[in-house]
Amino acid sequence: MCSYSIGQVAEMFGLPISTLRYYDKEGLFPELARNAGRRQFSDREIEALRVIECLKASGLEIKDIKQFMQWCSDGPSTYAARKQLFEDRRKAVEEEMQQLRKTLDLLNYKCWYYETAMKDGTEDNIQDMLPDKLPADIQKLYDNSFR
Amino acid sequence: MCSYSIGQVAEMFGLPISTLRYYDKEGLFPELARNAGRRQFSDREIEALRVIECLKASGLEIKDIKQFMQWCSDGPSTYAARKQLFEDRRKAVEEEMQQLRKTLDLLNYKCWYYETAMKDGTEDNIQDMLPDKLPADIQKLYDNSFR
DNA sequence: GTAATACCTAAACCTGACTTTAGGTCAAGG
DNA sequence: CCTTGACCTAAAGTCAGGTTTAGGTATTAC
Repeated sequence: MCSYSIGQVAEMFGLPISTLRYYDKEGLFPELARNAGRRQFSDREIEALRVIECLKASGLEIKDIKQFMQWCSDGPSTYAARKQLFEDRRKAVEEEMQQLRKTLDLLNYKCWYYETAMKDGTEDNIQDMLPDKLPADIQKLYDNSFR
Repeated sequence: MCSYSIGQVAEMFGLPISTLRYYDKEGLFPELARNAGRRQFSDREIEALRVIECLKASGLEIKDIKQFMQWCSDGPSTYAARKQLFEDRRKAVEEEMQQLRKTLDLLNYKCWYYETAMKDGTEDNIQDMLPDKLPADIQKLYDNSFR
């Protein structure tokens, strides 16, 4: 079994040491060992950090990640709760990706818009254009960004 | 030309009135009109708000959205800067989506993990399993979440 | 006339997620 | 010995993006 100092872990994950201490203080490593006061990160905490980064990227708050880590310490009786958490996160991320696709459509429309404005030297032509006169693919981008 | 009260706009966008006032205070509506002290939102501000929500969703900060809105008031000389902004945002959103795909892979792996743990009544079987003994599609989810 | 609505401002407050500061321990190297 | 480096704590500070509060105006409904 190998163990890592806080500095090594910070290095591995590209995180400031202060962030790891903050996570620990917030209860994200409920079983973290110490040696003469120094934190000893084990493979358990390395995997925990991977999950922490994933849950954070999914939009979960620290206090809810703490709850999950507590469940992990509580044993098999919490499997169902943990599974539900990941399913909820999956749903949240799928919705976020759907939102980003709409965002991307409007961004692409605006890229086209300013490219055209630069060619024309003015945006007035586009502004005055009826929507159905736009190129079909461009029109689609703009419309998609509404729904 | 139609105009809307702050309450109507809040309704249209599902935003609190306080948020619209905050955006105004932060300079996001540089040409917003007033009537007897009341804000009069025009079609220009409605479209601005759509763009604000898009830029926010792309991860842009309020102060940078303010800069963009200022460019819009500054006329054709800022077309190139505005185009560059949208291209940068497009890149940022594409990277964010790539990140979310990795996040989703780990979430899916964890869903499978706990489903299996619940069937088995323990996670020990999975823990002890060498990675290459996992079902190929599951193994892939886990691996993808690293790269 | 007065009460309810819808609006207004400035300023204080809040939240989450960190980061910084100030002061201390401990082991190794010169 | 003493200094350097890596670690430690508690507490205060920071920052974005709002929200809430307190007090005021103007229009409409009864």
